[in-house]
Amino acid sequence: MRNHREDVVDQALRVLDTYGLADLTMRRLAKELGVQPSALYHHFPSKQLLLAAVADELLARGARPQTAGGTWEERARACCTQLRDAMLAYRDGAEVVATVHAFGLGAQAPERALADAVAGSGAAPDLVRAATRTLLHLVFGHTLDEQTHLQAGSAGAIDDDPRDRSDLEVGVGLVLDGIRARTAAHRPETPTSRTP
Amino acid sequence: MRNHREDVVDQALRVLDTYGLADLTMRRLAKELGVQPSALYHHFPSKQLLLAAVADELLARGARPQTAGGTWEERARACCTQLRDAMLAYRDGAEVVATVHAFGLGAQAPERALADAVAGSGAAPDLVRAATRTLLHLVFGHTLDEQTHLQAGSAGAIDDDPRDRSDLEVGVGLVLDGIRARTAAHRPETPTSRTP
DNA sequence: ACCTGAACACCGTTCAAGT
DNA sequence: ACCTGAACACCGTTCAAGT
Repeated sequence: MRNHREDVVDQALRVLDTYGLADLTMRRLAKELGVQPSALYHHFPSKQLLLAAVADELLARGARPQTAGGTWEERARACCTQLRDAMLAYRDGAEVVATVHAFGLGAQAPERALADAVAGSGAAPDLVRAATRTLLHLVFGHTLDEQTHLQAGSAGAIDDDPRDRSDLEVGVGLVLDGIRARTAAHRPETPTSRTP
Repeated sequence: MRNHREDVVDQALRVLDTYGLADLTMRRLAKELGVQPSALYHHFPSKQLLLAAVADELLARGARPQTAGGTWEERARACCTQLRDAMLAYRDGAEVVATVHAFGLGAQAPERALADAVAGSGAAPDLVRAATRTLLHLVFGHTLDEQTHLQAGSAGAIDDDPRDRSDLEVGVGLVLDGIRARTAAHRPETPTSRTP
């Protein structure tokens, strides 16, 4: 049974969603593909890089056509919501994306989309960069929390208070307010950027 | 050689800082303690919970005496900086803390300290809670990035732009601005809080 | 190009038994 | 209270060889 790179990623996503990240092992994935574990190394040089491809595919599947209209705040919010929804759509999705991100791999596309939206504020490039990373961390962190508690809740034991989407929305709102306040203070009317 | 719980955590921190999180295994730690791997299960029911104790100890060691003075913003900033510094003080420190946090364990103390500082803004309890989590995610995420790139840089290959502390400071500033803007809009003079 | 078979050097965890 | 010894059921990765 000859597999292509895409088949491997596709099956990995299926294993992830069905059995969770802990069971997404090279050996398990190979078995599910009807192949020897060593065969996977023909497609990916390491599990780490396979996981990066899985994370990218997971995010790509959650991507909806860019809404070009609206204010920059609305577009930034839409990016964050879409990112969150994409991660929540798969079991342990947030953990996979966060892990890959921690390795310094993948997830370039969402960052670019978010950066574009934030750039619409007219803030200076340095502020755009810092704000984009802030929003990204916020979405990752909150969604990780939310998914952990969702899954822990469905598994059984939790006495902690639950996490819901409003926490993320409030957090994003705070950052957007912050950006607006800063850009308003520095250049009240000019829509183009300037480096100090 | 009879060990206590604290000896185990202490040695785990040493192994972590010397060899990294990937080499902090139960077997490796046991060997370093001159003990069989199974002996560790007398002190901790699982590696997960051992790691939680390691994360807590790591953060506790980085804790400096609370600076009571200053504005709430200064205290919040101090909390974030201290948290970052504590994680950066140990190899893979941010990854350990983030991993433990993702399991829904540990790191209660820093969250409380931060929540206290944010509460000083006079914001409503719901906003304080959301803002505290936002700041926490921000510090975790940024420090993870920073440490990954620091260590990748010292290891060799990186063509990416480096992460420095200013990104975190800007991010925290944005959130604090957002809090101030919101509380100012809702109650310009009153220092006490109110639930809607 | 894609895969097999076999091996290497590891994991976390359990459990009866020892002192 | 703290630990040993032995086992169970796994890991990721490499590499010569096959089609």
